[in-house]
Amino acid sequence: MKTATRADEWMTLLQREGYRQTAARRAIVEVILASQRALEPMEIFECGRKQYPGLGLVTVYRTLEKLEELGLVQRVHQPNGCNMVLRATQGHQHLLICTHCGQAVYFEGDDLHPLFERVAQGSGFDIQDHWLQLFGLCAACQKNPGEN
Amino acid sequence: MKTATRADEWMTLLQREGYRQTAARRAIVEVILASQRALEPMEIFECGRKQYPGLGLVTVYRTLEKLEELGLVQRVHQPNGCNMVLRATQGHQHLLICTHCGQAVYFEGDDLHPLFERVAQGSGFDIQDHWLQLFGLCAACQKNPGEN
DNA sequence: CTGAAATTGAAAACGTTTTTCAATTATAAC
DNA sequence: GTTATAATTGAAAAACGTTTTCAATTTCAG
Ligand SMILES: [Mn+2]
Ligand SMILES: [Mn+2]
Ligand SMILES: [Zn+2]
Ligand SMILES: [Zn+2]
Repeated sequence: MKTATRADEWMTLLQREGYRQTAARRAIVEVILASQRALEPMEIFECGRKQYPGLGLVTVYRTLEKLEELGLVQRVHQPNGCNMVLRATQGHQHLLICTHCGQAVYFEGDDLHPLFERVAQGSGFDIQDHWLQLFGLCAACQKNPGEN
Repeated sequence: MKTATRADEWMTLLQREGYRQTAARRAIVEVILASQRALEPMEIFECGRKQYPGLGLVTVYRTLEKLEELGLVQRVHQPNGCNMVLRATQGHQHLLICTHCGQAVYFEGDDLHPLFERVAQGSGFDIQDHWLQLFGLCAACQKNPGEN
C-alpha cells in the first residue's frame, strides 16, 4: 500500500474542485512542495521543466492562480521580489524569512490585539487586517556566513 | 518674509546632496507632499504633469530614486501595488492604511521584542528586521461606506 | 556671461505577466 | 475500449511597468 504524498493530496484537491490532473500541474506542485523558500514563477518554471521538459511558463502562472484560489499557496512579498510563492499553512500564522538563503518558516503566537486597540483609539480607524513578517539569519546561515 | 514650505526643504536637501533644483523635480516633490496616501509612479506622473506639462515619466522614476536615497520617501507594499511611494517619517514607525481610500498614517509604540525573543528561541534564527502594517477603514470611510 | 556637468524627455529595450488561439489531453458516458 | 466534450496545453503575440540610451537642454559655479 502506497502512502499518499502531499503532492497527491494537492492533485486530489484540484480534481475535487473540478480541475484536471495533468503532468504539468503535478510537476509544478512538486517543485513548490520541495522548496523551503518562496519561489518566483520563473524559478518554478525552470525547476519544473527538469521533471517535465514540455512545461510552459504560462501553465505555471495558470496553475499558481488555482493553487492560490484553493489556499494551498500564498504570495510572499520580500525586499527582493513581490510575487514569490510559498506553500501556505493552516490557521493564522506569520513568516520568518532568512535574508541569506531565503528559508521561510511559519510561526504563530503573536498577540497584537493590545497594539491594535491602542492604534485604533489614536487614529479612529477600524482595524481589520495586518501584515507581520520577520527577517533574520537562519541557524545554518549564522554558522556559514560566507556560503552561497 | 516667506515661510519655507516642506517642498522648499526637500529641494534644498536635494541641492545639498549635489543635485540640482529643477521644475520637474519640484512638481514631483509637491505631488508627493500633497498626498495623504502612497502613490504609484504613474499617478505621480499624471498629477505632476498638471503642474508642469513637460514632465516625463522617466524623470519621475529618477527623482524617486534620489528621494528614497535621501530617506524622504519610502516604498510601500500593498495588496494592490508594491511600488507605491509615500513621504517617510523619522524614527521607527509603522503604517496604518485605509483599504477604502488609501489614506496612510504612521504610528509608533509597538514593542514586539518579547515576540521576537520567543520566535528566535523557537526557530534558532537571529532576527534582524521586521515588517508590520495594519489595514482597516479610516474614520471618514466608516461614515461614508458608499463613497468613491 | 561662459563652460562643464547634470538633467531632461523621447524612443528603444527590457523582463515579467496576460491574452489569444489552434492543437492536445483528461475525463465521463457509453 | 471507444467516443464525445470540455478543459488544458504551449507557442506566439500583446500588454505592462520599468530601465537604458542618447542627443538636446538646463542649471549653476566661476
Ligand atoms: Mn497576526
Ligand atoms: Mn510587495
Ligand atoms: Zn539561511
Ligand atoms: Zn479611508
